Amino acid sequence: MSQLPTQPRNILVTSALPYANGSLHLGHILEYIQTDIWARFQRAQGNQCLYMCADDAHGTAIMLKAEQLGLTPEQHIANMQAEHEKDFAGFLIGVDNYHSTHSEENRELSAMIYKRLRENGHIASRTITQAFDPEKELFLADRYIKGTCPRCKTEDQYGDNCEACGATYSPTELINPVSAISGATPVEKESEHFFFTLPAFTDFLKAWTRSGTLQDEVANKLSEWLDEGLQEWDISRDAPYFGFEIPDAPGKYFYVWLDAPIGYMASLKNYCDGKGLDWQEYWKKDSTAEVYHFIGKDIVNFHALFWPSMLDSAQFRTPTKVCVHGFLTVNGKKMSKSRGTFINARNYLDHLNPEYLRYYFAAKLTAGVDDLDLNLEDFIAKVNSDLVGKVVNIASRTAKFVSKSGGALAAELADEALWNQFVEAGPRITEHFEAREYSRATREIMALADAANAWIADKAPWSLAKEAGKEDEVLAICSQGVNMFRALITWLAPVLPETAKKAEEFLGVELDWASATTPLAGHTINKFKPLMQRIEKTQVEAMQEAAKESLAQLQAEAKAASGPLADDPIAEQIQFDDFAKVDLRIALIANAEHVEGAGKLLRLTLDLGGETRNVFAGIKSAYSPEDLIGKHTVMVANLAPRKMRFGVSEGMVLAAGPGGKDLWILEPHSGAQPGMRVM
RNA sequence: GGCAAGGUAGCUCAGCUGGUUAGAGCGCAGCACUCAUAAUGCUGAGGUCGGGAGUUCAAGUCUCCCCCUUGCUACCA
Repeated sequence: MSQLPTQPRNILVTSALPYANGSLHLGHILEYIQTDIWARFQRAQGNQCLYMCADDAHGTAIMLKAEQLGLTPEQHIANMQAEHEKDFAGFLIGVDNYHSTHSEENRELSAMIYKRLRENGHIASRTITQAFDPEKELFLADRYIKGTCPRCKTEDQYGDNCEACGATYSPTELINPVSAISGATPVEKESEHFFFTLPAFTDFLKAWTRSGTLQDEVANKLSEWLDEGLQEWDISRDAPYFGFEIPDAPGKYFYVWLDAPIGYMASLKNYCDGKGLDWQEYWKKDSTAEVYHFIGKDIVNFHALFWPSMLDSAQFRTPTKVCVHGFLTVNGKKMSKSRGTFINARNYLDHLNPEYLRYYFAAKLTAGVDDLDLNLEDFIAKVNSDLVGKVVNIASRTAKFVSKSGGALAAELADEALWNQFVEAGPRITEHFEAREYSRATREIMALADAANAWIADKAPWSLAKEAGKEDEVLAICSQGVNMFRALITWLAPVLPETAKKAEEFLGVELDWASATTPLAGHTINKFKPLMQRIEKTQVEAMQEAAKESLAQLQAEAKAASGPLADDPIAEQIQFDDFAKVDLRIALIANAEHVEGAGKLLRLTLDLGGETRNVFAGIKSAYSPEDLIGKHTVMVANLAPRKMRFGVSEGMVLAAGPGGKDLWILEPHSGAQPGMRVM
């Protein structure tokens, strides 16, 4: 690390693929900013660095969500991807390609890798018993089963552990288990599943996780799994499932986590195919390229156990490093919808400059897995103080004097000792970025900014400017000021790409890492314009307000999601002619009576104003005959008569409700007469 | 419950393999400056380093116990 290769490196970086089921929030953005800074830093070193990402588009959750929205899964994930890409652009995340796991490339690669695993004897199959929703005809993962905790009797507990008492159990032990999707009581059902034989890779993983590919604390965490003994990994799901069907196994689909990491490859393949490049250069067994995955600590096992094992079996190289970060908290609390600390990417972008957050995260990011807190007051103070008050201010307070003397920078440095502080800091800053210790890099940069400001205050060029014959001295001081600013903004360019661009216009030169501490001498700069505005407290408040609103909206949607519409979505669209075929008429309930021997039926005599009909209606549990006699209602008058056990039913009355006592027949407003057509 | 990471000034964080009176930035108080986007500089007040016990000549730094926060716990993605 301290010794940078002389040859340009060939680097592939990825961020974890966001799930195509919801909007991005600031927790996602933390990772993309971390990745993007590193990728931009690498490019600034003259290395080739591709940044790949994609939407993770498969799984039961997406299938159900699409159904809820009345969309096909394909439509739903296309909408989400468009939104995600917009947010990426908003935060200046410079991905080279943004793809989807629901793509042809990924289908091919997943099938290919699966077949290689199978050829190598790393796929096993056996029959397992699983909870099944008989109404939805769907196998239920633990999280889709809820019931009463067998230990503490708390109701409405999901899956296999109780949030109230922490007990763990099998979902089948829940008291009164119901499907969280349909409300039906799950039944046990057998099904054949495919497994990846993870235990075969135990020795490989023990070595791999300790070979410098992971942070120590991450390797420690994984040794927990390794020491306990790995289990085979269930990689198949039964239809209905939104994903890729497993080769030679109709009705079986790859579990989303099998094809998700392959999505990294698929995105690269998609990119390379479009450019006439070979994606295998990065992934083949003897590749000399470097591969870095940036992920959150919650998905370590998928990336550092399952994924390298799959790659190893399928004859691909394994990642150079898996870089794990902690979670984002807001004002010291974890981002939670119920606590109102949840901030969507869009909420932020609607009110604040993305570079503020990029800087704030950079100032706090380390190579460790500690959680990172977005303290909004600290955020305002830090960004305003560091960026506007310190860094940008150096240019702002010295540029004018250079412009006054013609705009050309002095040939000589005013203070070589101070400049040397910058020269010496350069390699340290470079190392810190390379090691993902952005907070250290930022501290170094700000310490230099402090030194620069103190020096300028000490030299007081504005006083000298009032003295005759001191013009050269003033120019020398302020030229060094501009040069110091140039070095600082070059180092901050991976963090602040837009400001760096503006600084290039001001300096009249492209920022270049390698020559950041080679002073520009005699070079003419342009007029200084403000590069960055301070954060106003009102902007942050507006963002918080917006976050609350989108949260309320989300909750309203969730509520709607459990209502009648969600349980029974609106049927397929029809044309007017289709509707017109149904002849609805107002009817007077002339008589209603119990039917001997029938459990649910009432016999209704309906008067259509000249014609009467005999109709059997299954509403006995909700109405007694005397409630109905003399009332008006609506009936389907042209329904084909149906022979029933107790006679012929000549139509049907309209009623709503789930059934049982909860059933309500329709009644027209007063004035409607029997026989009138309902349109 | 088990395992992992963390708990250092009002806030956000540094403190390497244990070693003089525990550091920075912000905030706060006072002073100075007025070139700069009310920016900058100097000075100062603020901490029994989560609690307790132990090892050591010496502990924020090592060991043990306890408390608190967060994460993981394999069919949630």
